[in-house]
Amino acid sequence: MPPDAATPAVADHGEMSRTAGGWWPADAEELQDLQRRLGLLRPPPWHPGTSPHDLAAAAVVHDPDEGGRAWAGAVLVRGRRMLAAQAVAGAVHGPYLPTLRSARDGPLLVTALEALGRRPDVVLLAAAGRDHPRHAGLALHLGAVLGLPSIGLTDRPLSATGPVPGPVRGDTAALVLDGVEVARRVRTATGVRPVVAHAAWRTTGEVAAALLLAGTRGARTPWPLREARRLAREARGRG
DNA sequence: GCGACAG
DNA sequence: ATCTTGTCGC
Repeated sequence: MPPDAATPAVADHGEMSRTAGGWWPADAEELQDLQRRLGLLRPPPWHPGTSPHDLAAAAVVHDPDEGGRAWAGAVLVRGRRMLAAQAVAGAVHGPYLPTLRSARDGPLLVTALEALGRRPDVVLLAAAGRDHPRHAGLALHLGAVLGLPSIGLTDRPLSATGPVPGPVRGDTAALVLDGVEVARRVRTATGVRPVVAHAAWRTTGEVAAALLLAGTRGARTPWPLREARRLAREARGRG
């Protein structure tokens, strides 16, 4: 990605300053503090324009039998077109800890996204955004560090609560945390279990839901994310 | 008893 | 995440 990827745009949107652990502190206390500060930022909202936007999706898979190795796949798409695809291998440090996933997967996801060579308009990750105890899940964290609008997708909410949407593709229902909408349950296909579209860096639940539906025709989850995950698994298979 | 805070 | 088992649709 561009040179400024190393100088996160977070700094432009508040009193953010990097901690001793950088943007991906390994120390839990330090990461929690960073999450609290990220969660308070209110960067200008981004909306996909009428012109076609480039979306990047990235996913990471881990070594089945521990080992600390991991692989990440990333794709850059515009509409139904695939513009770029990359897979990278790397080492992962700590174990997975609920609410602290960014410490483990953030750096490798950034590496994969930067390998695409071009900056997208928005980033999609299988992760939570503002639906997080400290309002800064991995999707928001990564978007802030990269200075790119981001959205997240998960099977279920992390901390937010709300009703189930109607049964038809396109039906949505707000998920609220601390009185504000942080995500939306979205029926991406008629008759299937809804997914959760997460507002993250510079995005709303509405935008997250719209982008998710746009990348989802027939399947329950958006094809760019499935493709990114496939690339990561493929790379793992090669060693 | 297990999980109930993403993967 | 990954694995297993169960269900559903083509």
